[in-house]
Amino acid sequence: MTVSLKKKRATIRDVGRRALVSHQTVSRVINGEPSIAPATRARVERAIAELGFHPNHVARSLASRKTYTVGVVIGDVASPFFPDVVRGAEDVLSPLGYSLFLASSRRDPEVERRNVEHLLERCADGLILGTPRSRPDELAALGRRAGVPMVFLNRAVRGRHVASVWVDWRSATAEVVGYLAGLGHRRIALVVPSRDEAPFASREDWYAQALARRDLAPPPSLIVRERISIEGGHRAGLRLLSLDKPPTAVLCHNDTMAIGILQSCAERRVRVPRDLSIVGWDDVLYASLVTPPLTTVRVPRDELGRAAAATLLDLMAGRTAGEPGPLPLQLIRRQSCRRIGRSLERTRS
Amino acid sequence: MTVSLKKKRATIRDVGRRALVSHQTVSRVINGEPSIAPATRARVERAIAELGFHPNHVARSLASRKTYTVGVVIGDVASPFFPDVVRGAEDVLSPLGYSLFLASSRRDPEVERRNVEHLLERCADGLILGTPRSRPDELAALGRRAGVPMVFLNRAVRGRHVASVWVDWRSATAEVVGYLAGLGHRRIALVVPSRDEAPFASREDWYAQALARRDLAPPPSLIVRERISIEGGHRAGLRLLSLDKPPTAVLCHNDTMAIGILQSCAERRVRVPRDLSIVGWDDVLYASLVTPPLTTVRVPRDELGRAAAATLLDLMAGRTAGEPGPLPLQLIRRQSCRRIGRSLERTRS
DNA sequence: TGCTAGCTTGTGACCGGTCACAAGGCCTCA
DNA sequence: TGAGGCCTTGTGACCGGTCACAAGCTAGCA
Repeated sequence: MTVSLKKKRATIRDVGRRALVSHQTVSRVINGEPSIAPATRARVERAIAELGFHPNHVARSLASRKTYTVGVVIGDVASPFFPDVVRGAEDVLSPLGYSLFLASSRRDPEVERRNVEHLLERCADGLILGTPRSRPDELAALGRRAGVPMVFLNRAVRGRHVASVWVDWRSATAEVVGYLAGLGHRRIALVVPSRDEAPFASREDWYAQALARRDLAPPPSLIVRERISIEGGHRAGLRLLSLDKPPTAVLCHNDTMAIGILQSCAERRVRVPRDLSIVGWDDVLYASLVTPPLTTVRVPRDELGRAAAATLLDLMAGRTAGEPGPLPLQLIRRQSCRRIGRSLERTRS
Repeated sequence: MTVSLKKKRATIRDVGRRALVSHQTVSRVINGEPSIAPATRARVERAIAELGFHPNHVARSLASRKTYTVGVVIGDVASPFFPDVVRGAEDVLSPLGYSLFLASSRRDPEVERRNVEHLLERCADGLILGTPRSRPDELAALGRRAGVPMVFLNRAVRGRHVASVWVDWRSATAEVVGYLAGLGHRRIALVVPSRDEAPFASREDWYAQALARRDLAPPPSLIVRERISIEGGHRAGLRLLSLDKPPTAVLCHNDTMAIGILQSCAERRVRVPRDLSIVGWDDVLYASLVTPPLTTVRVPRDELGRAAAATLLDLMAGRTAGEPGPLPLQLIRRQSCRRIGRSLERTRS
């Protein structure tokens, strides 16, 4: 059984008729324009209440060419990372009347591109793009053609109507390496996403630079690429632990992978942090919940979302965005790292 | 410096002019209507490509009175629960061309209501409401007035154009109680949200019923109300552990609170599961990551989102929704529960 | 008294699609 | 030869707001 259910709602003309004014006057009242006689305003407001009138946002958008909508494209709604970013963005945007269109790309560049086009067709006023897999400049071109500004998360792009918001990956990487070196570690491994998952990551460079500065240039075997997942981390861990000279410390792309490594250690009876120090990245909720609690780098995700929103707001207002500097990260020392022990030091020979 | 950036995009009339056809023919082509001469279609498609034309979704929405938009109101985007539900819903909806408007209510009934009204003004075709704090029938009334169907998550509402999707809380509660009783537990506590956070919860009744069926009617002191958070769980745990006759098992509203209890146990040197068995709820990611891994009840969140979306689709199509039965839950036995020990049994006297 | 200014309100086009309907061309069949 | 039908295309109103501009009214001032 199908039932038609679209009732027609009252329009400004209906309200106008009832209040004996023109539709334009009604429009003025709902937009809070000052130049309305108090008596008129009262009449209109009564009519609005009586009819249960609510302005039609779609019509308004069409006429005013402004939708008060921001599109957000992220890899996965249900990751432990993005929702916080979205929340931050929403905190800034929603009090200003903006709504968020959410699209997740399942980490697929093709889907990502379609999502962007889709959001553009829907006339989003601006887009926030969470670390896309596609080439950022390609997406930026789409936005530019449509005249819609975009803000990228942790991606290098520039140009008119495009900006990006950064997290200070470089300094934090240096800090972590310094921290581990200070604990006596010499063989510090790096676990990063496989190329197709993070085609533009420069984390590796910074890691290499930081190590080079201390004459700790890493053998290639200490850099492992894996999928971004617990299982990926697990595989990476097994690989590292099977090395002739296993590392004494690992720096992970993120906490999720770090937890995979933790699991591989448990399997192989490698004690953390006694036999292996592990540093995660992001400081997601569960980083502090596992055993041992993960030493990690806190990424201010809410803040990242807020910064992205603020930057986008600038761009949308036609201001050339004062791109904020990279957001500072913070090394959170918990219990997955430790000064290197004698026995381990020996194997370094 | 402000730069105007709104370029005007090509419209169907522009395309029509270029292809020497009327705008209506262009409209037919972009909608894939069959009754178009191949030659005409080709001409139009070429014009579309040359002009880089993309249809304006807003205009289309206004004219067709259909926005292909579903509003989703949830308590918190960044909770470990809702994002999975959203993903499930998106999986169903997005291939059909729907976009999701996301609004989080910060668990505030007032915000919730405003969000709903806002989404209604934006002419969402339907709404999915994540376990609202406000009275569901009040929200339902808003939807009904606007002629927009709604699906509630885990809330009892009914009526035309309103449905809800359930998770089989009752059976699962009975199962958990049975499981714990089977392990010899007699003093089984319940930790639930404070009234203002979950004003309609009937979990408590089912718990009481399940216990009553086994002559294990709980003393009131074993039912603790607290905020839904790790800290809330922590407080609840401390309170339970300070009792003259502390429980030997606890059933928690969700994993988050269970983890708080776990922490309170660590503080008080109460060993889990030896001294206290704990059952969580939801089976969020970190439930399996803590020590000991939490025995919990798996709530199929993706599935819940998909079911909500499917039901909403029915409603939007004007079909009276075949409300799916409650989704089955699954008790996941990990390591936070254990057969009651002698010493504990004795204190039961 | 007449002119200008300011305040308030109204008129009709417009945003970019869809919808209902009409109409031209061609074929079939009586 | 003409009526009817199918296929294809065009016309103009319409969705419900906003925008630019005009116009009525009252007050102020020379």
